[in-house]
Amino acid sequence: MFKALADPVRLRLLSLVASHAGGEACVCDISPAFDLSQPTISHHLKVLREAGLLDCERRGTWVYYSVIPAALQQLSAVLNAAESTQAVA
Amino acid sequence: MFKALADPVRLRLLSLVASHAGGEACVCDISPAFDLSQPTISHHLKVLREAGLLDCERRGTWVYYSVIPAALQQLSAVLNAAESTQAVA
DNA sequence: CGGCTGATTCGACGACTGTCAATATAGACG
DNA sequence: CGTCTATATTGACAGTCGTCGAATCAGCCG
Repeated sequence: MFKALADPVRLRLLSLVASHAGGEACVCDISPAFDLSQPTISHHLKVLREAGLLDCERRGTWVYYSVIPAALQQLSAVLNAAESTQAVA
Repeated sequence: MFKALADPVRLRLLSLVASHAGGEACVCDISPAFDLSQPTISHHLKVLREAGLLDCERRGTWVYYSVIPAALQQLSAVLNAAESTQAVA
């Protein structure tokens, strides 16, 4: 998961999907925000999906992506664990 | 920062330092936990340090590393922000 | 059915990254 | 000062990753 968030494009992609109205966004909606070819965006979305951070659903011609809240919670939990572990110092 | 955490070795390194007694650990303490050469460990520690996740202090011959809690909090905050943004859905 | 739009997959290429061996630096100690 | 231990830096090399153009797939509509 951290690896999936390692790329700035993917981090922004996740943020865009998360902040999009309805909690979901189709590729054509977020693609224009980047100076990248559409296949590249699709590739990054696939990485995020395979990391378990995004979910996708086909609706007609468009594909809508949405974030998986549990994944974010899991990451946050790991960080908090590391933080509290050494807080005893 | 996410990029620094993207490598499994570095994530484990951070975890080891965080969980070490006193909140700090010297290289010789955590090196044996990996099947990697000493320069490689040193390299990863440098990456974590330059990402602002670790702090280091020389004490005699040894160098002690410790985590920077604020960095972990910052990461956690980003994740929580992304999570709550789309929770309105 | 045939063409059209939106999205994914494939193949290739340059750039970056993790790893190591060899070397260098910092401090302790005789 | 010389040596020894602990750590960092350098240079090189293989493997991975991000990017693109081209081709392919999926569903709509005339």
